[in-house]
Amino acid sequence: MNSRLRQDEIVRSLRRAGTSTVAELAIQVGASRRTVLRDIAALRDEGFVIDAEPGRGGGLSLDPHSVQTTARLSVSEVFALLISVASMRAAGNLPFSSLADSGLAKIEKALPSDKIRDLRQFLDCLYVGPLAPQVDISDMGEMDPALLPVFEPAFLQRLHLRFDYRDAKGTQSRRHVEPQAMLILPPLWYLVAWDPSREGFRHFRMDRIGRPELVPGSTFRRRHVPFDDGVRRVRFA
Amino acid sequence: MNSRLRQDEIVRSLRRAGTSTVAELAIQVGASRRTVLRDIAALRDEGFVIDAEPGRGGGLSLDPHSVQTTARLSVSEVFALLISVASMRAAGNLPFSSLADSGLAKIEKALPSDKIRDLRQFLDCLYVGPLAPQVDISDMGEMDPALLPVFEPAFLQRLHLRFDYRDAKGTQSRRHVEPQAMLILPPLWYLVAWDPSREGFRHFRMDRIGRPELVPGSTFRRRHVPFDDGVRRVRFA
DNA sequence: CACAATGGTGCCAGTTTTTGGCACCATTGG
DNA sequence: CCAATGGTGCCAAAAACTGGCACCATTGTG
Repeated sequence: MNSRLRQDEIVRSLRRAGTSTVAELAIQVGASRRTVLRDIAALRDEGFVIDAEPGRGGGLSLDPHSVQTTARLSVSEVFALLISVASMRAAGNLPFSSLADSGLAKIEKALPSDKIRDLRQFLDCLYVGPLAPQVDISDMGEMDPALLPVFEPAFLQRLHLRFDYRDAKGTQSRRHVEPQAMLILPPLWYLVAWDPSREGFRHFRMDRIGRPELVPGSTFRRRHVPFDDGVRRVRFA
Repeated sequence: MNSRLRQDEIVRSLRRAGTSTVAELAIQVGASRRTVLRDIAALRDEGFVIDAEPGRGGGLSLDPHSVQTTARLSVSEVFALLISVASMRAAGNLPFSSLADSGLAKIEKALPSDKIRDLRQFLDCLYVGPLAPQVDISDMGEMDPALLPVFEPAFLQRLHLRFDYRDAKGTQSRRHVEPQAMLILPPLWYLVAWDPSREGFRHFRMDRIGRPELVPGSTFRRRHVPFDDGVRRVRFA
């Protein structure tokens, strides 16, 4: 078995099992304990976050947000991605555009050095004009990329969410809501959520949300989200 | 020397030299003829298109557009890229968005299957509103992704370009120009070029350009491109 | 045609890298 | 103290890679 394939297998096993011991992994991938430990070290080098509890009852566990994926892209595809992200950025300071940038930076770094030079030289000839955002972005704050790991499980497992919110007038409050949808009206993002205490839907600007936390064990049902502001909206596909 | 590094070196050599023999490559990368042949076979397996002319005066040549790159991306980065591309698409039918999609499809395919399910489920909660394009796109044609391989060398080597052009009134003409810049005013792209016969700059909508061809051996100098329409423009970085 | 230059394949021995086993250490819970 | 766990260093065995060689097919040139 190729060492690369074995490492992928280890990642899959850890994701499935949640937590596992080195000895178990060794049996599953058909390699020795020593080799699995070497592979774990290699995966950590590549950015996978693998926690280890020593001692009786311990084991390994993988942070699912550190899972990485490899893909082989043609130069044209890289170029197209660069254009998309740059054009988005021209619309303003968008949430997650810095994350997209870091992804692209990794992709670029993997290109042969002379191809990067070509690409850069080509990009020098490009000028991107602005997209017109639907809203005034003069008071737009930066959205924290760290919100993503909190919001994703909220949507996937339908968990209640608590967070601080600062409204347009600047008043602070602590909210407790059922997240139902995300509405992206570039460059602004809104959390569309049902507020049980107010028995109604509320929109929250993502950049005004602070200190979000999941409320464990508090599932709710999906509701039909009303959009009543007349804006044409594209379902994300 | 690592076999991966050696293969990269071979790709670089082939890109530099245009065409080369196995014996030459062997000397350049400091390996034997046999090993270079093995590496060539490996590169072909990975999707690199390497033509071989047997016989006296023959040699190897690499199709530069088959150059691919692998990058390891975190799931969050993939997510951010998906958002960027989808938001762009919400602005209309953009040139190259299909290329970006195909790149993303590859990336998604490389994700562990359960992670894809998560991601898809999360995306189901997202609604993307439209960006407002600066121009009327009612008569917008599709831009041919195959144009890219022609335009890239035109900019990199500063070669004259010939193409058919259909102007706003529908009149066809064959143009011969010096490409100076690309202006992206989403969702439209313009080629900004110096027209020697008219001694002036002209803007060409990319989706109205047909049958472009390079004029070999016809270099020109870069000119200062005037932008006189008062639109804020972002230099691509 | 003969020949030289080129890509390509099969084989095998030498070299390098990877792997597995072992001993051992640190930590943790019983 | 003991058993179970992650982690490291070392070394020999196993596997993979490499280089040399013989050889084949194709192509252009004398």
